Amino acid sequence: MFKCDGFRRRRKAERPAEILEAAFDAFAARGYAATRLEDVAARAGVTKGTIYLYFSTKEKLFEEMVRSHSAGLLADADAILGRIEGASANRLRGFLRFLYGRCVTDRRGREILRFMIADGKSFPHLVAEHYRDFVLPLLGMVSGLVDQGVAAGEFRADLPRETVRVVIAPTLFLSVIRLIFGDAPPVDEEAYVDAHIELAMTGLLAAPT
Amino acid sequence: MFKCDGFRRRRKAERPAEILEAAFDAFAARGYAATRLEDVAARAGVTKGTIYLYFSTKEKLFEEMVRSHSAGLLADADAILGRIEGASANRLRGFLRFLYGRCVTDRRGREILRFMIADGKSFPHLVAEHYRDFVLPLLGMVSGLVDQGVAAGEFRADLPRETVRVVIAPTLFLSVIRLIFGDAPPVDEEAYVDAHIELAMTGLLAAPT
Amino acid sequence: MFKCDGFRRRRKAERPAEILEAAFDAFAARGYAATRLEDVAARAGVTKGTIYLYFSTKEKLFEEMVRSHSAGLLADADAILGRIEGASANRLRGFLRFLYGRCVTDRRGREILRFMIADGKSFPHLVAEHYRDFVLPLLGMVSGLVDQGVAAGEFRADLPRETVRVVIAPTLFLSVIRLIFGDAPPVDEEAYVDAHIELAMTGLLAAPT
Amino acid sequence: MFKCDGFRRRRKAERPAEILEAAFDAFAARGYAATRLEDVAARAGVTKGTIYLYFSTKEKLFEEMVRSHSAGLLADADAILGRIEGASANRLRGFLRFLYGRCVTDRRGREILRFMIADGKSFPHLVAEHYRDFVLPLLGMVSGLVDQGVAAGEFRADLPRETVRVVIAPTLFLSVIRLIFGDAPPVDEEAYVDAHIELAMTGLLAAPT
DNA sequence: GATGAATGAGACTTCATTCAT
DNA sequence: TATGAATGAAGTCTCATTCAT
Repeated sequence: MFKCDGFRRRRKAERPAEILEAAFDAFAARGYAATRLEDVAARAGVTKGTIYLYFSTKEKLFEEMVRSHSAGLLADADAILGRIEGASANRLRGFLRFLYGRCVTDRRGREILRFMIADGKSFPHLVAEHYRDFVLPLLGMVSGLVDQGVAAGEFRADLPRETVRVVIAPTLFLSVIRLIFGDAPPVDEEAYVDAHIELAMTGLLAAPT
Repeated sequence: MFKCDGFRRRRKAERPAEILEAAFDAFAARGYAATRLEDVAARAGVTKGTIYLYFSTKEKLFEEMVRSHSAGLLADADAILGRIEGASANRLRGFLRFLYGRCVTDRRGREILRFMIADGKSFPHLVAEHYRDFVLPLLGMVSGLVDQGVAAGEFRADLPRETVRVVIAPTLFLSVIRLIFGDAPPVDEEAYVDAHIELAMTGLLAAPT
Repeated sequence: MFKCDGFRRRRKAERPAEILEAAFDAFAARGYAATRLEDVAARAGVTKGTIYLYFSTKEKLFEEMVRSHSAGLLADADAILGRIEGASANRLRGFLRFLYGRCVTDRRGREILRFMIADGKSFPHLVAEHYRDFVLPLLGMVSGLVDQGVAAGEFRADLPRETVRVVIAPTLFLSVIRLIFGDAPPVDEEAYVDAHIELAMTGLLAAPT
Repeated sequence: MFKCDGFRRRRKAERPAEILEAAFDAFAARGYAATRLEDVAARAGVTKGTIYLYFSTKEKLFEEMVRSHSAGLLADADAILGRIEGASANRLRGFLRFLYGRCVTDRRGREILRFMIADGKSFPHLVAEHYRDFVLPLLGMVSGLVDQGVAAGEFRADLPRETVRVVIAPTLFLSVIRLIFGDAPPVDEEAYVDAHIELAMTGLLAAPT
């Protein structure tokens, strides 16, 4: 009920973040419409009223939550890209594995995808944002990698348009599988990732002459 | 308001189907939780009470709707499989195109996927059913095609496990894209399908020796 | 579905009575407000619509039912009165036992009492009727018996006013007990009836001088 | 609409009691099934939603209401018993008058009886509770009084079993009369009570030798 | 006469939002 | 800042009543 001052001050500053975290869990668990603000409040350890001190409506809370959790998704992709060295094939391999970690294994990435699919129609602005700030840049990076490989003669020169999307598509498949089946998916994930990378590479690489 | 002769009899027999159809549209549009039975009723051209003559609860209506719309999904896959002739590569190509038509272009297939992702947690039984009755059989068909190709020496013999899932993954990607972006997806779908099939084939085919 | 003509004709004539009987059971089981016309219909072996052929509303059905079931209650009381012979004390004894049979043991009498208590406020006319057609005549009969006994010197001459009501009160007590506890009441009914008659007689009889 | 200082605090503490009071009035007026929560809310001066802050369902509200109103019924019976002095006959007289006040004149006692009769079937647990916590103890008290009188030689030694129930039965009769006919019962209540006590005493007392 | 599909008002219940403290 | 009591609109579900067949 009453807490020492330092603690309290610290809490105050972190409240919004705590609420957003709780909102993520709550909305991920039941979906936007079925989630009660009271659920969020309980998870955050506050009361309903407190949420309204920081977020004007349930919609805004949801939007802010999605934004805050999307924010980091792309953060270190660039860094990773810089760190992975070697031939294009190798860099692409590394980047795909990074994607699996980011968007599949990491719950955050997955659930954001669920929000887009489940509630995107009610939040078109959010979808547009997500596409602009996350999907497009990501596609750009992979495109860069592939183009580089093509330029270097590593990859086939006659790759059809949209190949890039096809290359990353299997990562999304695994995300969806996890979204649907939870943490016990009916897929051998390691074997799947290996198969994906193997197949993609075989498909991309220029035939050894 | 005014009913002509025979109208009533026809209606009685077709009501459930009409309601299920309306339910599909309504639930697809707003998700399970956000859809009001009144929406469904209005779309079906009946009143709320009428729905309860055929479905005992909103949950049951949803379940029946998903079932009735899943039902046909697999029906002609088998037929198609029998109709496509030629080499394994060709048969697989044909089957993948069939999948695109069935699960991506056709709204039914897509929206079922949305229900699984958005509301599967609330209907675990439905998810299990869908996996058993739709996903597994489908995977089996593709597996058969691939195995046949391998046996015939058309496809590489050293294909990693889970390759089959990787091969069909891109179809699901396009489904998801449509689910999120509607009927104006930021993807050139024809090019995408071509790229997918091209890439998959290159990856699968045994290197010409 | 289709019945031989004679049967059908017979049924038609008896329908209203059958429905009233079903209504009695249904209303007695759950009370007026909680009983659905569908319950009544099911018990009567007809459909809801049929009820409306004979009774214009649920209220009217209830009223008719109460009336029809009250009707017989008093019928043979007079006859009984005429049949019981002997001294006034003996006649009163006999009449009280008759009352126990009529209003307590017989489900009809009991449930009518329940309707009066539970739903009388919604059917004041019914209450008035019941009082006029059943309670008052009954009280009159008992009064007659007691007066006769007093006149004959059998009963005390200084009986207070309202003694008659006190004398029959214990029969109603047993009715209520049955209404509340069903057919396994926490009372030894035979002993109770004996005690009642014994006590009443002791209280009424003139002290032997 | 506008709230003065401290108003709120007081309200919070008293709300449940206020609601229970309103519920008593509402349920007594129309019966459990026919009473709308809105009626209760209006009587309590709150809105429907507020009721659910304190009671999870209509059923629970009803049960709590019956319990809270049964609670006091037995409280001072014991005290009364201690206070009344004199011979057993006198003590019994006093106790019967107390019963009339408590269970007949006092609306609380009466309406609880109505709930038992009208809705007991839907709340069997409540009936059992009421019997255990109210009826049995009360019977015990009267039994004690009578036994005492017998032991003292005041009352007849050969009283039949169940006499006790017969002795208090007429109080219940008056309760029922009031339940059915409201506050203008077709009985001269004072005369009735006198007649009851007179008759009971005459029946119980040992013949003066 | 009998049916039962259909209606629609109204019940219970939930929950986003407000606001006095 | 934080609370949580209170609101009231809205949702699911029920059921008396109607009416075409």
